[in-house]
Amino acid sequence: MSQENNEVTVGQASQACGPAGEPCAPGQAKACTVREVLDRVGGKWSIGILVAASQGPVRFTELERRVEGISRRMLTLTLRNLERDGLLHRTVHPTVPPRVEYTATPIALELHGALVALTDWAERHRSAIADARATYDRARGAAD
Amino acid sequence: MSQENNEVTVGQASQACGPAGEPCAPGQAKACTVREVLDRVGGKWSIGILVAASQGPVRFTELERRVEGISRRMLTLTLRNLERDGLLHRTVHPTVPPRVEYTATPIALELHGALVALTDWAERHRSAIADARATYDRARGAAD
DNA sequence: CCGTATCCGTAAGGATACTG
DNA sequence: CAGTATCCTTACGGATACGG
Repeated sequence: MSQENNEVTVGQASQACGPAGEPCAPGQAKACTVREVLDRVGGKWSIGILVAASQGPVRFTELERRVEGISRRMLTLTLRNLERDGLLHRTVHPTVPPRVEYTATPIALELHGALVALTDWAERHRSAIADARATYDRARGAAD
Repeated sequence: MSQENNEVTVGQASQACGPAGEPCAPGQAKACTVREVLDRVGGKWSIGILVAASQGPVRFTELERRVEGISRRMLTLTLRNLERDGLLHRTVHPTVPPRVEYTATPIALELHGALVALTDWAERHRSAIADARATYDRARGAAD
C-alpha cells in the first residue's frame, strides 16, 4: 500500500484550527485548542491505550488483553496515530518472535496528568448527570 | 415527531461503562471514566458551546454566531444533549419574538475549569506534536 | 507475534427547506 | 427568533481473513 490514500487515520476531524496557529473567533480560542486535543485523543481507544502505556512499556498483545474489547485493527490504528503525534514510542526488537514495545513519551505522561482533572470532574458529578438525564428523559418521554 | 426514535442523540457511544458503576478491567477504570466525559462532551461542538455559555447566558442566535461554523441542526442537537446532561439550563421567555437563553450550570462551570488543564497541555506541546507528525509523515511518505 | 487488507454497519455531522 | 424534518456524505469502528 502506498500512502496516497490513508482510509482512516482515526482522528483527524479538526478543520477549524490551523496546524499550529489559532484562526479562531475571539473567545473561541480556548474551545478551539481543546478541540485539537480531543480530535487527537478523543477516539474510542486512545485513552485506554495511553493509560496502559503510561504505567510502563507494553507489548502489542498485552495491550490487546489490557484494553479489552479493542479489535486488532483499532489497536494498530490508534497506536499508529499516537505514535505519529509523538505520544507513544515504538520499539521493535528484531528477535525471532517479533517483540514490539510501546512506551509513553513525556508528553503523553503530562497528558495523563491533565486527564485526572477530567476524571475527577466525572467522578464528582457522575450521579448528578445520570440524575439530570433520567429527569430529562422522563419529562420528555411521559409528556407525549 | 414522537420520541420513539431519536435518530442522533449526538453523544451516546459509551458502552464499556455502566451508568454509574465501573465494570472496567482493573487499571482501566480511570480511562473508562474519562471516556464517559468524552462521550458526553467529545462532540465537535459541545466544548465551543460550553465555553460560550460559561461567560454568561446566551441566546440561540448568538450562539449560532459565536460558535461559527455550526449548523442550526447541530446547534440544536448539541444544546439538547448538554441540557439533558444538566450542563446547560434552558430558559424560555414567552415574549412576542421568542427569546431563549442558555446558561451554564455550576457543573458545567467546573468542567470548564478542568478543560483548562487540557488547553494548557495542548498549548505547551502544540508545536512538538506538529513536529512529530511532520517527521512521521515524511519518514513514511518518502521511504516508499 | 505483530500486524494489514477488505468489507460493511452505524452514527456524527453538513445542506437545505420548512414552521410556530 | 428558535427551532424541525429530510436527505446525504463521511468517518469511525467491528468482523474477518490473510501475511511477514
